[in-house]
Amino acid sequence: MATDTKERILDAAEGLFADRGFPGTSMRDITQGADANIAAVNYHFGSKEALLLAVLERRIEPVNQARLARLDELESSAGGQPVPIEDVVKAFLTPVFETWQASAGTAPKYMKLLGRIHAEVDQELRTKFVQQFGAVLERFAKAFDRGLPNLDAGEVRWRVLFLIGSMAYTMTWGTALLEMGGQDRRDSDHVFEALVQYATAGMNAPHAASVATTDRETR
Amino acid sequence: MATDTKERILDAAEGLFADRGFPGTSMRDITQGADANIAAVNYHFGSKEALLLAVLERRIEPVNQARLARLDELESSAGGQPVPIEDVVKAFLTPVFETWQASAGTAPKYMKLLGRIHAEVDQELRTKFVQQFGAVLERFAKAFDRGLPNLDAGEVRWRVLFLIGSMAYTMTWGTALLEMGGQDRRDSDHVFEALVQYATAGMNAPHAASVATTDRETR
DNA sequence: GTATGATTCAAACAGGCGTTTCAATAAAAG
DNA sequence: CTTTTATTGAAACGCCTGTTTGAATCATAC
Repeated sequence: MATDTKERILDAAEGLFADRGFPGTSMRDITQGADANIAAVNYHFGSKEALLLAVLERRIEPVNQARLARLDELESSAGGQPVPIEDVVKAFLTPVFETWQASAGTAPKYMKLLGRIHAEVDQELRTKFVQQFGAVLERFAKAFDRGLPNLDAGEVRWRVLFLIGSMAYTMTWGTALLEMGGQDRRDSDHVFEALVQYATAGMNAPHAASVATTDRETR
Repeated sequence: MATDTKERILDAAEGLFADRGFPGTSMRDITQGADANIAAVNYHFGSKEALLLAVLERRIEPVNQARLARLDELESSAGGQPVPIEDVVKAFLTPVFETWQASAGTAPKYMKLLGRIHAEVDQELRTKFVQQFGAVLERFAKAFDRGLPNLDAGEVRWRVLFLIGSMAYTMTWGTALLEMGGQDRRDSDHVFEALVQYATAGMNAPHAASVATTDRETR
């Protein structure tokens, strides 16, 4: 029951940060939601900002390591050959969706939060997040590079940006769309397949430069 | 010089909301950045929240109307035939990127803000935003439906979600990536082409159901 | 000119913020 | 049991929040 308070605070903060954002959530909201005293956050974590980092680290690290592990396995079993684009896309997306589905309770909240972090958070805080994420990004960008020899590195990195955008946006709003459950919303397994399909096709798209500049003077 | 204050407040608020988010920006930040008195916002707009709505409406409305106008033109000149997917994608994305490029000064800030709005903002405020946006979404979803007869409506709407995600994420972080200007970042024209290329391929991807469920038991 | 309305200004409002303090309690160690 | 350490509790800290007030200033109309 002792350090249990820490966990309760992390859970409450995760949900509240996801719903209202970081500046929009107060310490009193958090401690009240966790059945803890107002001073508990500063005692256990040091500050509100340190609490956010703790909330993120609890979940991000496993996801990123699972991503890298999957990519490692793909590359070693490919034996020097480029890994198929769809497999790289899946290696990147699967760990996130597994987390989404794993726990029916708090995980969706975390997904919303993760999506939020991509768009919110002030610069220096985001920098810490990017540093952790940056290494993963580079590994995947290089794997895409190898499988897309027609594209230069800059183009590939923009496409990775688009992929992350689709993923983050789906995390943030896909939960809401699934919950309002229109008859054709499908389950999260279907969303995963749809996103993989979409992103793989996008990654494999022909080079823009060969199509561009001619039909754009309409601007 | 009179209502000039209103414009200065809108400009300052646009930039600050984009950089720090809505709850993260204070009235004193805004009025100080606009060389106005603290009471000016409440005098001219009524409240902080009403100011945010005014900031959004100033820009969103023209963009959405440009989108619909382009789609109208495409559909009427297609004479009953489905509009090509790439053209629909361009009709959706072009107005946004034109705004991005139009004014070198404040427009990028607005792009960041627009991206932010997609991820941030509490529920009831976002509802107002979605109501304006919802009609545009439905028009475009139907245009995609006609051009993608192999896909059912649910699948298409998920893909539209992915498209919006890429766009919003690019708005939020593309500016920063372009500004840090690595040698292979290219200009915003190139980003537009790359995104069109990526999204068109994603939209045209084969139906997920035909590929799925067999190679997913790895979960 | 005076009078009327719109705008700006400095100051204060009540209330919420993150954090700190220090005594009270619980848990663990000797 | 006594002593030490970890955790909780209630209260207060100073600061910042969005908003309101009422007088001062400006522009315009008569």
